[in-house]
Amino acid sequence: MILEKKRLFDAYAAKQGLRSTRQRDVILDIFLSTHEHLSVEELYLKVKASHPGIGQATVYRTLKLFVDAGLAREMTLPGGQTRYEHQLAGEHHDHLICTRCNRIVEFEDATIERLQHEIAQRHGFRLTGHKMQLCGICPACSAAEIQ
Amino acid sequence: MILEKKRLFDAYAAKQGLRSTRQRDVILDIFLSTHEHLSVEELYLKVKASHPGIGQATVYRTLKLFVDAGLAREMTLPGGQTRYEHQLAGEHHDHLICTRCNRIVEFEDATIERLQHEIAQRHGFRLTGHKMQLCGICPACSAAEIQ
DNA sequence: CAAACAAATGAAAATCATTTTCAGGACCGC
DNA sequence: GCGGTCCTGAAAATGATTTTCATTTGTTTG
Ligand SMILES: [Zn+2]
Ligand SMILES: [Zn+2]
Ligand SMILES: [Zn+2]
Ligand SMILES: [Zn+2]
Repeated sequence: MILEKKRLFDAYAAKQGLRSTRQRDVILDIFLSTHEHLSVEELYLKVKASHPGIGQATVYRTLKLFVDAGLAREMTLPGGQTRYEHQLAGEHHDHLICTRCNRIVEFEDATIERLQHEIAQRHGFRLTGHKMQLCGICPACSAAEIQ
Repeated sequence: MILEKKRLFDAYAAKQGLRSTRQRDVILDIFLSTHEHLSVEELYLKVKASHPGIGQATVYRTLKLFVDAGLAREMTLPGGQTRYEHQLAGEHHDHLICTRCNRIVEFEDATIERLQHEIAQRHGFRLTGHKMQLCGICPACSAAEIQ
């Protein structure tokens, strides 16, 4: 899984004629070691902890490479926050987001995906992607509310 | 329709103890006279054209009031652009967006809406809203592509 | 292995959308 | 009309991201 993504990035780098650098290796390793939906700042802090020399511009630049390489996905939360998560070709999920505590839960629904394609088709659109975020209050926050 | 929204804003203003100002009247009139999904900048330019004195901070502040009053809805396009559109309680639609020419087409799908609620329920979330944007290439752009 | 060139990096500056600040102006109840 | 607020516009501040540019680092070549 992790190896697969490293290979994916190597393949992309080769195809694009990118150089192999210590910084990209480090950022990729740390990104792949996480399991969350990370903000650039969060990833930058993790990187800086073990490699203080790496600047945040490099983290920004490198995350965009990961997206282009197909191993990461960029998502914009309600409120405008940008976050990055792992992604593999063929895999797909959408998000339930708690507007109180910002917890993110992933889900998949084949029926919705199919309906989305039908809608696009009905309007003559060739669908290339979609964003779906369900916003609400998570069980924990609901419970805390009642006390 | 337009009157209804004006009344909605008046009611909201009364409830919140907001004052009635020339600027808010102007911005509301111009906002209601449009039928697009407007950026703040676009609305500001329209406003400035007939009322050069009105500043953009006021446009920003006033659009947020419209959202709170329930007559406008804020949407974030892929790429991070924020836009505002008309909204009435009970009405709801989602968007098909052409990633080539930025055309926006609205649609409604009751089945998807129902499934979204079921998904939320299954995860214990109390759903308060959602964003769904289908991204693709519109018929016009597809046609232009082939030539 | 070195030289040579280009790409990548880090720090700082620039950008861009949005928010805040604040001094003056405009509502509204009296 | 008066006075206390709320509202406004201009400008400054903010925050996230991008760009710039001098320097460092890969890579290729001889
Ligand atoms: Zn929560
Ligand atoms: Zn996810
Ligand atoms: Zn198009
Ligand atoms: Zn719309």
